[in-house]
Amino acid sequence: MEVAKETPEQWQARLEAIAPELIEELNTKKEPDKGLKALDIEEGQQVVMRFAPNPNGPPTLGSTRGIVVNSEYVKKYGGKFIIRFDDTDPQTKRPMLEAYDWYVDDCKWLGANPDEIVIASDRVPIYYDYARKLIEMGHAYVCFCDGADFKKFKDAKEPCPHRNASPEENMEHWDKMLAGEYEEKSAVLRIKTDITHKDPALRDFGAFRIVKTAHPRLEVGDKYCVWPLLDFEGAIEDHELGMTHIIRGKDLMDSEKRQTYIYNYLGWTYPKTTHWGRVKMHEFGKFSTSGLRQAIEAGEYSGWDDPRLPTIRAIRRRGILPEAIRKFMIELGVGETDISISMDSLYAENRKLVDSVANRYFFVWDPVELEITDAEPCTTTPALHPTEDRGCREIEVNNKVYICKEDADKLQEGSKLRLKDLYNVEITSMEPLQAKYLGDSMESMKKEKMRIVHWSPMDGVPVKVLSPDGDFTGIGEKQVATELNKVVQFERFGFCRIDSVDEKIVAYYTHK
RNA sequence: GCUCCGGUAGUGUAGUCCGGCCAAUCAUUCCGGCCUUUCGAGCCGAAGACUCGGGUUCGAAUCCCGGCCGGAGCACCA
Repeated sequence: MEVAKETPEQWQARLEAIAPELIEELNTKKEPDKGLKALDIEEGQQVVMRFAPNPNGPPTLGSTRGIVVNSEYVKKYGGKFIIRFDDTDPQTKRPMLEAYDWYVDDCKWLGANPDEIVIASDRVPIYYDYARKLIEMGHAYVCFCDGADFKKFKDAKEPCPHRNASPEENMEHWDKMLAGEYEEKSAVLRIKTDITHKDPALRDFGAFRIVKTAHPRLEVGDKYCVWPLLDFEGAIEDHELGMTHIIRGKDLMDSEKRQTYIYNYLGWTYPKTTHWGRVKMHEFGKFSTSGLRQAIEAGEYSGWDDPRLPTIRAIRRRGILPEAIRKFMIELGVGETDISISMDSLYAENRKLVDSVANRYFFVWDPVELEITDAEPCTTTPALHPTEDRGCREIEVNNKVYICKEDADKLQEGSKLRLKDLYNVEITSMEPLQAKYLGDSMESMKKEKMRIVHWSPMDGVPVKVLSPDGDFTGIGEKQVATELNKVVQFERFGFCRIDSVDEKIVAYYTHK
């Protein structure tokens, strides 16, 4: 009671008297957690985690969160990382055949080598077995209600007329379903939960429906006309595959509650779950897979790796390194807050990695000729990198160079400027653009505060840069051709990945 | 309508479980300065936040209640 009136200092003195061992705890500073939070792991437990996409479109930057975080935990604790294709909808979210390989390939690229690859459409008989079991136990029933009718019952917390059918009747109906005797939408298998549950989302949910469209995978084709829905398929698989932990979007929080009914019926233990919120990228609007496919087919985009798209294929092609994405995603962590992030942060991460390895070159966009009327032919040897000792490139210059139009536009007769790594000039004529040689003294350049511009020799090669903000065409040093598949920096422009080298060089813009 | 999450600087993030080390961490962004023959990097400096209102408490970012805002679920999509 007296304690209340004392100052913290007095408490400390008292504490020292009664419990000196606690003083140390008082004085130790809490260490801020770095990286991913610890997983709730049981003693000696091997973690098994998965990334479970529907391959109905290409993996995107959004997918990388699931890939990186799940695989990172597996790396951290030792265990198994599984990629599972939840491709049980041949119709509405019809899988895209190429995407299966893309996902696996992009996982590997991201350093998330899957220990196991599981395709749900290969395992339908397993789901059927469990469906039977649940029907026998009286936990599932075939419902013939129209969707709207069922909703009415459900909203009223009332069982639909089919809910009380006997297991035997249900089994009969189920067999007919499997035999294809019912039309699409005329019957579904439901799992009984609690029809009076206060949360309408948890009342009797659908587990299987009838789809008479063939599956795009040739191995599967039209083998099945009854397909499981996510809550069922996922529930069974997570158990079958021995999942210990699940991390996924919080939109699937109710899923867990629904699936828990199945787990309880079958006497299983649900994996530990963590959720994250929605992620939006500032730079990218909404891309629907179907919309994108149309736009690509219509030629609006060059393909799934068009630099304007947020697909992993595009990002890779642009020269973003997997380590940058990993760091970025791990830094994000797994909060339940919906977030909206900017590519700038990813670019900053990538820049740190790429800056020291990228060689520097000149690339002049919108080139205009500049003649230096009295220049002697010469050779200049600018360093390939400003700080790393990686040698030089050699450029021969006669009496003409290209400079960017936007630099030329700022000039007028009498302007003095420095051609970077070459020499100083003074403009003598604007049309045609001509200059006279002014020596190569750095001192006078500094004293007169000349602008420094980059340039390109007359024997340069045509370069086209594809960027999210449009294309740039111009001339670059011919040595750029030796950098195929590497990221270079075009000075005063930005980092680019050299994508192809023919008569013309094509580069993908990475970032500033 | 019913139900469930969430809300810390421009953007992310730590801290919230278990109230006092928090006049709140780190990164990025932005703005200055230095350095540099580009840009970036680097170095120095600056700006910038606990959604609001009540309550509990000696003490609240942290616990409780309510409002506001945002997201999600209630699909024969995943």
